[in-house]
Amino acid sequence: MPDKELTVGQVAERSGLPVSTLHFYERKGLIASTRNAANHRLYARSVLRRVAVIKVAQSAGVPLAEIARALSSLPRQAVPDTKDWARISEAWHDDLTRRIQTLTALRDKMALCIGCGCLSVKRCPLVNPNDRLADEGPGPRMLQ
Amino acid sequence: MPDKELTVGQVAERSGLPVSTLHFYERKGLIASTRNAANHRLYARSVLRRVAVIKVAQSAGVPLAEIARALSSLPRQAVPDTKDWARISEAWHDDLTRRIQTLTALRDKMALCIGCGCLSVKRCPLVNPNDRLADEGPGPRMLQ
DNA sequence: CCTTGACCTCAACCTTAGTTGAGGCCTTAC
DNA sequence: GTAAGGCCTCAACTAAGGTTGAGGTCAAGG
Repeated sequence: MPDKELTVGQVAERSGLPVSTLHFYERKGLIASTRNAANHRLYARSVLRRVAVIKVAQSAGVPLAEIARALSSLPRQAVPDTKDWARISEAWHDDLTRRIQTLTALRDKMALCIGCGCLSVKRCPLVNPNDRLADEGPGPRMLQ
Repeated sequence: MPDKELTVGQVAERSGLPVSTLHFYERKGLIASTRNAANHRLYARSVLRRVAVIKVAQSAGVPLAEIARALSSLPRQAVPDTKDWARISEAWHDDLTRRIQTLTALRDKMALCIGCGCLSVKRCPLVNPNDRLADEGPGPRMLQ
């Protein structure tokens, strides 16, 4: 019976998430359920993919609020198709690319700057990226 | 007067951090001060480099507890030298390299898996690297 | 004298991402 | 007929990284 809905325990087992987290995600609007006669949650099987996407996005550092926003753009009734997922994926991919670039630049400058002890010197590219404060006296200026 | 100690307000202005954050860092053991007759904090000028390193490490994703641990390995009395900073920098550099690798792999798989709609709990390498659950439900298959 | 500004402490509050526990309701098994 | 297991709600708690506010001290300026 491939169309059968899943209980919260089954989704927990399948997804590897605790039941408490599924409840939490539901409160946050990331997933949705219907209820049976006993007021127990019932999930469409498609919730498994949704949860998978949530986990992937989270491990990529996307905050739950943004994941919720992206997921809310999916069709509420029909099963989302390739194009729906691709649209979401692209945004996160670009975001991830930017963060990777930032971290890479940071890493390379860190080796240069903390490692050599120059951090806090006027000319340090990490501490004073634009060299714009050079004549405002000694001392470090903040990153960013 | 290059040896003069700094007040918390001066450190705040120089570092761009609010006074409340400097107090917080002191409670967490990341920085230290002496007190004057009026019980006001006095910081050695070297606190500016320390704060700069904290900011850099934080922007690299190092948690405060680990920053505190690393900083506590610095000489308590003397001004830290190049070798002291290099030792700390290397550990964070390696950590950063690992996280960049993880994020890059994630990004590339994400393009493949969410984007094409294949994110299947059963088969997707992102979601289920060990292929340990059977899922007979309908849905797109991996293209690869 | 009195106000202003910079500083002090301590406690409470905030956000994100959950976890834990108390107290209850159904359904199934012995 | 009662115990166990799975589910329910709601409130409180956790951890990190701070922020905010109340109430108080101290030195300088008008």
